[in-house]
Amino acid sequence: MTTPASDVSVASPPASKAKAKESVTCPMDFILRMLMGPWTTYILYNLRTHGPQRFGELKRRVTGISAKMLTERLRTLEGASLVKRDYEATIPPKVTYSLTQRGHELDDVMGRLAEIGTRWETEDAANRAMRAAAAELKAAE
Amino acid sequence: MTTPASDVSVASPPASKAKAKESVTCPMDFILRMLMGPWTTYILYNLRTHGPQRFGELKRRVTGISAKMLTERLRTLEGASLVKRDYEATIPPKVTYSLTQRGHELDDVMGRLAEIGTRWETEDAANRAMRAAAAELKAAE
DNA sequence: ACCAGTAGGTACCAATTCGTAACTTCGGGT
DNA sequence: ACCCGAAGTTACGAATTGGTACCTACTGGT
Repeated sequence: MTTPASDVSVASPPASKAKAKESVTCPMDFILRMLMGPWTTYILYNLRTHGPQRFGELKRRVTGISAKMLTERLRTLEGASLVKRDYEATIPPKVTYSLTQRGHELDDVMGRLAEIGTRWETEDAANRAMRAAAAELKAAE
Repeated sequence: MTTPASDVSVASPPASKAKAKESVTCPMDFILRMLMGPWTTYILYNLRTHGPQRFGELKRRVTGISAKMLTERLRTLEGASLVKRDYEATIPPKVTYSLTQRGHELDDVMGRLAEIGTRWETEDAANRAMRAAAAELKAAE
């Protein structure tokens, strides 16, 4: 902990903001800073479920991402050793991205998050249905 | 899945960007959109480890956050039912924030992420030390 | 001859974000 | 009398972000 009187620090304050002068050093800081990036989890999830893929393939799957973003995200993930980049200098160059072993260590957490997310979603849907029904009863009285 | 030809979707593309027109509906989408917010995990972690706290207390602990950000983040977390806000209209008003049951469901994942983060950190440190030693050997030859 | 696709890099531009500063209300300390 | 703190809200402004368009080099299809 570099800042005084702070014993918690999980994500990062400026969150990829260039400043982050005294970047509080906490276990979750780095990892969340990584997963937090826009599109990041899409990409990781995709690489996990569809296996190693080429740039264009990935771009087609992660609907809506721009080449710039995808490149930038992949470079970041590569720098974090979560993704491996294989470059083949064939004439139309062929670049394949895959999860590294470290990248696969997140499978577990990702799955768990997905499970929680799904549960909440169904719970919320049930609650909404409940409230809608209640409102209808009230309106019909 | 609202967008065609997309079977993956985890975080959100514009990531809290107001657009998000066709917000791809995926289990992790909502949850990560939440945790991804700047400071968010700091706050959750803090509320978990230090229990219910008042606004000022929280602000003092989450070093560097501005009142505006803290307010905004807490409102968002409240909206997501992860945090409960207790307002007492005493003369200096007293507002206490605490994790809801739903908020506590993340404890597990947070702990796991922290564990992975810590492991990676030590691994990286070990690797750096290794490389430094190797470089020194080479320089001394 | 011309366009598409591969895997990007670069410049520009709009929008969003986040911090700072000022304001609120009320009571208590000096 | 004056300022501070509680817990914000609001306005303003500066910086970052991320999309679009255009560029690369090379080849295969029509």
